Amino acid sequence: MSQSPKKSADQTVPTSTDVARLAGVSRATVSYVLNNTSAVRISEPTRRRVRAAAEELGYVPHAAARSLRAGHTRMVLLPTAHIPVGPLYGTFFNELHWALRDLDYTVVQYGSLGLTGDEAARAWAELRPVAVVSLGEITLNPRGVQLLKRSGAKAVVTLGAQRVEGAHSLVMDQREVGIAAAGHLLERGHRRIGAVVPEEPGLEIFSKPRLAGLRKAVTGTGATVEPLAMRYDEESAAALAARWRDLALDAVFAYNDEYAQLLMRALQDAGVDVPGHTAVMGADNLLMGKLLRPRLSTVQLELPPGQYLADLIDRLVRHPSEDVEDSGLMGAYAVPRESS
Amino acid sequence: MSQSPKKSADQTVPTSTDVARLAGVSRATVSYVLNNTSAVRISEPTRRRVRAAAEELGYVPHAAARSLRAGHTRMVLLPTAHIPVGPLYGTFFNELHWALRDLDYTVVQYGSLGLTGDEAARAWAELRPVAVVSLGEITLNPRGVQLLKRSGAKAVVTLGAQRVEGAHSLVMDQREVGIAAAGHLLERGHRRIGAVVPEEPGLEIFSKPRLAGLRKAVTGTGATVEPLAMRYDEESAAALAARWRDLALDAVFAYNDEYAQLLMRALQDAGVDVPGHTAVMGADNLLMGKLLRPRLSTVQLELPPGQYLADLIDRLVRHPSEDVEDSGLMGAYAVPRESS
DNA sequence: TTGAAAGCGCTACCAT
DNA sequence: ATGGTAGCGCTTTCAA
Repeated sequence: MSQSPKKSADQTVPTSTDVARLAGVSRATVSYVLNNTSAVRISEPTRRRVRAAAEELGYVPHAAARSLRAGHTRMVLLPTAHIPVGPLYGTFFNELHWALRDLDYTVVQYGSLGLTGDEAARAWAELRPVAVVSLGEITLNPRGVQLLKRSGAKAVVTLGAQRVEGAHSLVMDQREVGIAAAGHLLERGHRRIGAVVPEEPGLEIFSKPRLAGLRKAVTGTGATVEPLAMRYDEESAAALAARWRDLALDAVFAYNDEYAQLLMRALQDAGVDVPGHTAVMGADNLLMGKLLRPRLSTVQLELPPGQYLADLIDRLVRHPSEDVEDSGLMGAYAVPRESS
Repeated sequence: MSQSPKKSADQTVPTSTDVARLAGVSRATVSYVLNNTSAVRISEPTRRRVRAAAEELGYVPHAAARSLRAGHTRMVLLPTAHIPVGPLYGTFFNELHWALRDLDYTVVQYGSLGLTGDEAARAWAELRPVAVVSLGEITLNPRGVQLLKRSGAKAVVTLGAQRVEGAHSLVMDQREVGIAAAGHLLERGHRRIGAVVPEEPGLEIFSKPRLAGLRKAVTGTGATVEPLAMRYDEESAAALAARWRDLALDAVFAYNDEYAQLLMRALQDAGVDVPGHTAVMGADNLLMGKLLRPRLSTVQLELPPGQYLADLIDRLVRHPSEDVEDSGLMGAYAVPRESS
């Protein structure tokens, strides 16, 4: 063990009372000094004494006590169930973090693995966040939104496939991905389109709307869409590739670039020519796609800048009654390369 | 705007006092009922009345008030600066989450983007977490550890390359990765080994020790290690590949599988035979590596099970004085495939 | 310029 | 079986 137990005798956490005592002032003065309260003038020597005392004791204010007194927090809660993967969401997340921090909010990610919508909403409400940004992994229902608002959340924003009653919903409709993919494949003359649907749990919220978009774009064109269950492993891909000729497809939208790479390799190993026999299309436009041979056609997604969302949240927090328009915010367009 | 402003007239958050009033009991009784306090017997009819009142008001207890009263929290803080990428860390994270939740801890990820070690430690301490698990992205120094412990953190655990004084350090020495890679490459007879060092910020904490491990393993063998700066984009990889013959290397450890894929493609496009002219080795054993041609040799990392860490934290929380051995916990071994 | 004190919401001790 | 109440740490009004 690397800790030396010699100093840890004073196991008591220093409070502003301790600082006040050491500095020889009242708790009020301590609060004034450490918060730079401008409405009150404190002499410079006193300020120094207080700061020195705080420093010496290693005083850190108690956030819970502070927000209890204040009646509200500056916490923006970002519930996460699955860690979002990929540079797209990563970048968006980071941008949002920075922007919110600039606006003086405390950003907290709260793991909500395996909670139902109601349990999750309750757990979040206990923390009394001033805003909640749900990325659509968790099913936040109208009742949950109501609960959060009643618990003091000024802004409840959902980013996801569907609008949620009561919340401010930024609709990032993953169907756009399917629509963009279908548009491209149809344009290239493909008619029997397969659609990979990952079997891994947690991906339905992406895969289902992507498939739905594909179907929607295809209606009335005479083309067909065939869902193809597949896991993200070689065996599953090989099994799918083995029955490829029976499927009689001339194109496949592989859910995303990673599944596309996996399937394309399996198809090639099974002697299926890409794109001669079957076109393959991914999504997310990972760098990887350009490195494959043939180069992978994909769908590029565009998320709103994190700054935009941060500003929206800030506006909602300050003027909760304000009418802010919901809007469809995710763009998706095909990036044709060699595989289709 | 999708919210109807009709019901939001009562903007007041219900407290246990409101529940008590509605149920016609005291706040104490409300507390007893809602917390199932076993030390006190409450009649069944009363319980029902209280629960009904809580339900009707949409009462949610105030976590801050509760922990203020209790004098401690059950919060485990996981600071995050960069979102950890890759399935390895993702799985580890999820496991840890589940295990801690099972032990009745509240897991909170706290974004600490761009904070210095001292600022970060202070910000964390304000939340009075009972435990802090730093994944080594942030430089937590001994002073910070001290601050956290003084603020009531029973367990401060760091997972990273180096031990931190005062904290319980699980050393996950990334040098092992370099050592494993070098071992394999030397065994195959390579002598002039390149080492890709990503130029992207935030990766130094991995890349530096990996390089150091490579160097360490090579000392005394007569082989040499040549650092090669590279960004994760095609231009940078192509530029590196263009001067490949001048470098006169017979092997390269490419930091990880993704950089390896990128570089290998660039080398092939530049007419460099892999592995004939130059062996390429990645790390992290992504599925992708098996799909490349030649199949990518890599280094497999092994992290401790999340359950292990959760149990460790729980033990430290309950018996802070307990002597728990620090231990090197990351395993790394070469997975030879065709590219080397 | 500084201090005394109320009170945020909650739980747990002590009465009744 | 239930209620009264002190007090966790903090900020802020009001008084001095």
